[in-house]
Amino acid sequence: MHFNELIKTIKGRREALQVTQETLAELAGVGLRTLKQFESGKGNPTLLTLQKISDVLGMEICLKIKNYNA
Amino acid sequence: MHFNELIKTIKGRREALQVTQETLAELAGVGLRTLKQFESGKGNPTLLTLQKISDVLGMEICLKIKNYNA
DNA sequence: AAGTATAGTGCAATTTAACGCTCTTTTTGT
DNA sequence: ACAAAAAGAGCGTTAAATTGCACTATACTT
Repeated sequence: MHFNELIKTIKGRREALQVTQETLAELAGVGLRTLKQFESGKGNPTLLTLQKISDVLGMEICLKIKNYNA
Repeated sequence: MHFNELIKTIKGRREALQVTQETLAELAGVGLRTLKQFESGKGNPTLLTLQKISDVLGMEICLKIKNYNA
């Protein structure tokens, strides 16, 4: 997944769960500013930050071999 | 994947490809120090850094729903 | 249309990742 | 066992992420 896809995935998932940025930031323990920047494509979060956010959304970061279906 | 799993995945993949940290760092365009710190569990890389490393190893970062098999 | 909730931005301070250099430790090959 | 290669760690500098606060813009509701 490219950067934009990761963003869209997080944002989409948050919206699907009907959680506001504010709530998600609080639950994840990251600054609201940080989340806003990430979702608006202006950020380059640390792995830890992304992990905390993903976790609250019931998601996890994984690494997979590319082109497994090509 | 937890932090340690991500590290193990990267490191394991690099070793499977028989690439040294030095070569990987160069190919990925990240500092050798940065890669060393990450692989030794002392780092918290940015998403971009992890992405560059993964990319060279033929891997990609993805987000998936947790507990899909529980 | 007005009002409220939610999202995005500018600014500035603090923390920390990224990085190179040097050195030590560990692993690998002969 | 020795030598060479690779990995890990200390130290200091630079660049960037994190964060809060205040403000603006957009979306949503009545």
